Amino acid sequence: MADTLNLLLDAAEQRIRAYGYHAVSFRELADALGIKSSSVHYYFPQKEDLGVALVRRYSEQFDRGLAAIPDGSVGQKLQAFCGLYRASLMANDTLCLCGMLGVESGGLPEPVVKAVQQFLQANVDWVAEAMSAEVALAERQSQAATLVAGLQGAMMMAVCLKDLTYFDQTVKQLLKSYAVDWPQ
Amino acid sequence: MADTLNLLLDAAEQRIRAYGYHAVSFRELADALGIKSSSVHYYFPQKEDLGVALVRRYSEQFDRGLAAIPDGSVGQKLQAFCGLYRASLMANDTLCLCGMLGVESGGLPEPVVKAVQQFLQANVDWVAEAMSAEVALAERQSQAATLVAGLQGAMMMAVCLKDLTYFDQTVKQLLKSYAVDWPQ
DNA sequence: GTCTATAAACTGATAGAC
DNA sequence: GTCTATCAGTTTATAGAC
Repeated sequence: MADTLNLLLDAAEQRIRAYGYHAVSFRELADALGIKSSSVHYYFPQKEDLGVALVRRYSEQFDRGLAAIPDGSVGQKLQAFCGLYRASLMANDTLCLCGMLGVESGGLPEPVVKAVQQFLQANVDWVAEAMSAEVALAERQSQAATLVAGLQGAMMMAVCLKDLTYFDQTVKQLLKSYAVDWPQ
Repeated sequence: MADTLNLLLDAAEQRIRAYGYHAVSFRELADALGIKSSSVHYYFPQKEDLGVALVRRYSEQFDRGLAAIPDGSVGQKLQAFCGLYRASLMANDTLCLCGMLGVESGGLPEPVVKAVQQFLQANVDWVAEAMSAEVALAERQSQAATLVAGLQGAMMMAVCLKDLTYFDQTVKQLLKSYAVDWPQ
């Protein structure tokens, strides 16, 4: 029997990724689980506690995905990286949690913003690290930021225009210079 | 003396681009103008009317920017296109209105979503049109979608990470294959 | 056009019983 | 851990006076 805390995180993640942070309420999460909103406050005293827990769990899951990527060529590693984004999008037709919260960051509690920034920066760093050491560090970071930004933007386009093929088309373009095919 | 309607649109656009649709209320807009929220309802009976008016005005302003781009090489035109995004970002350190609303589209009224989709699609179409006719249409559209997605994602990264240089770095990478320099 | 006044619903949050 | 009950504040929205 799954515990309430994880069911709560699941319901919150799904809804926030679809509608945004401010469009999701404690009452609605409680209703989804058949409990009362005061019980949600038992797990997350403040809404920002829920937000931080959500980003942390999401980041840890993403980290496990990154850790599972086998060694290989630069192209193969970036291909696998994009595959993690793809799986996240296709699982429920919603954005990256941190893409949504990143966009809304101007109106979010500081602890949530900090956690989102860490996720994005860690993404850029991982990609820059995966790139060939023959390229200068600054250029690698610039290319890494472009890949992450492209993936986030592609998710937005695919979801908003309700055509998931936008995502694959964009990834194919983004990976063009790394000598790998897409779809995988 | 500027009319109330435009001051209202200005206040709403600035706040929605910074905080998101659901984080901005009629009362707060009224306060910003020193009027009452019922007066805001005089101009926009429902919130979705405000949303639609906002996206329309934003799209028209963007269209005027596109129309002002002089004829030139593919690279020069795409450079100018990216310049429009850059100007929008730098004017007040906020996202594209339609990037914000595109991300939140799952929780927005249908008429607002439709208007946002039109903006994004028009962007992709303009870029695809600006590209060399020597490239096949499908490939041009794919490259155009990648440029728009990259710009939108770059704005998110720049705003969330509070480092606007992310934007210029990404644009530089995106324009690399079009034989133009960035910054302009 | 802007106001006062108000409605009904919803928000995040708390106190305290079981 | 979940509940009932409640709070104060907010939301979108309307009716009607000026």
